[in-house]
Amino acid sequence: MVGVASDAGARRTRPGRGRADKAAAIARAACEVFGRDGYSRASIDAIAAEAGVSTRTLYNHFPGGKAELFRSVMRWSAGRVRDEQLARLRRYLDPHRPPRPEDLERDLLALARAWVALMTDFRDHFSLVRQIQGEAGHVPAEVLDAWQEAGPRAVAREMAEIMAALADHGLLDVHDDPAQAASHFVALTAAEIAQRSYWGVVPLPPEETDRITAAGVRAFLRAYGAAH
Amino acid sequence: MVGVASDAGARRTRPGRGRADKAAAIARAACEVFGRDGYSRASIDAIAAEAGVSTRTLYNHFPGGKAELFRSVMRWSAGRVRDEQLARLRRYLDPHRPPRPEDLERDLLALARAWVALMTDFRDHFSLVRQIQGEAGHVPAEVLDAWQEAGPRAVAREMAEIMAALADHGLLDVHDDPAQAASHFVALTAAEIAQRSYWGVVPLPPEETDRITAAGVRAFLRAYGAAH
DNA sequence: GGTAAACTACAACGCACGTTGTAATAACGA
DNA sequence: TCGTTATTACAACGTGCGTTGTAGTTTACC
Repeated sequence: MVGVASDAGARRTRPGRGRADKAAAIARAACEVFGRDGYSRASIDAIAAEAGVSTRTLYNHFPGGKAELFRSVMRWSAGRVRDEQLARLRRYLDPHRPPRPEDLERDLLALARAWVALMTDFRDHFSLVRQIQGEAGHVPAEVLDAWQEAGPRAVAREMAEIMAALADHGLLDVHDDPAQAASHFVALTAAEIAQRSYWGVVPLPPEETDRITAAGVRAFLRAYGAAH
Repeated sequence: MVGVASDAGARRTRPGRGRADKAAAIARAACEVFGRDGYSRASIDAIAAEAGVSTRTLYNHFPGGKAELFRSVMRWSAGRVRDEQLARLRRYLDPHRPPRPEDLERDLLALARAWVALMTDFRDHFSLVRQIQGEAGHVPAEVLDAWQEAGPRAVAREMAEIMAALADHGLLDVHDDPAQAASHFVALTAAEIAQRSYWGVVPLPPEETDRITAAGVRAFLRAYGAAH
């Protein structure tokens, strides 16, 4: 169970010559290796090899060593995915242009599908999230809080605003708690998939994710659809 | 392979003299240390010290070493908590004696509260679950599947049966999918708490968990309450 | 009290890994 | 072309840890 199968010659394309290129390559590689193996099992050598740099260069770019590298990668990955999450949110549910009532379910379903697709599109990130949850007791509380604030909470706030907007337009009844409605939307559409697929590591059959997502959206609309 | 006696005779001071006592003490200690530190960071010395035995005794009881110990503890802890989960399920929603309609929300709320209380009552187990999710890529697939089958899936099946029974008695409308209804019940009442509290590691204020749980039950009843 | 099993302390081996220093080499700007 | 900087290969150190062997001690039981 302990074996790490990634062979060492796995340097893909050479990072460019600039400093920034190396730093980005290291961050991407660290995200992948930390996500796959976890903090303790991930070795600096494996990360450097995956990034195509020497271990010495890695230490030159991240003088704090392994611990600081992990924290940097947490911030880097959280920001990247948060931006993409916010983009998808606004693409499918623009708070300034609410859908027609007969299109609400269609748009919510599209959003839910785009949401669960994130787990495969950013597999490395969500693997890292999984590892962060296991590592929570060993990460300083303020680092953990900063990560939540820069990632999950920012997304939750935006989604709550959209729920409130939909309620203002009479499309939903959020029962005076748009944040709770947003949380329930994510729980109904993504929680089961995340749990059963280990956050995208063991992908479910597409028809299964479609079924679960659609059932989640229908349940959400029964719970939060506007009374008529 | 050495099994772990499933008796619950927990000696609180020192492990007793019998073989079974030692094995149980080691399993309990391993559950705690693996859950706190994760597989890689957890050391055999720390587990042995926590159990109050020598490392040599640990290896005598678990000849497979660290990897086999982890797998044994997965099975042991999953079975223990599954039994408690099933007990609470039946205590609050006996499928043979459905509640009166006016008591349904009260009973569902009591069940939901008992459900989230599991996370603090069995903190070590759920910490271990968190670590298993991070370790999923390094645990043989059949071990992972056996664990799911002995724990989460067994509970999900039982809850689905209860949902079906409530539907048969006209208390719920499960929309032809009692398993999905059960999954949604858990998602609505426990998912947000599990995520925000890191599976019980960083406990939320009690009033916050109460609020979330109650809102989840109300949303569930709006989505799955019998039409009237 | 005696015997067998269980248990403990202790040492030792080997390996993997984080980290640092150093000297040589390649890239880039003036 | 020269000098500066980034990068590399390589060695080395220390440490922590999984695992095993051994010899002595305790416990259980007849």
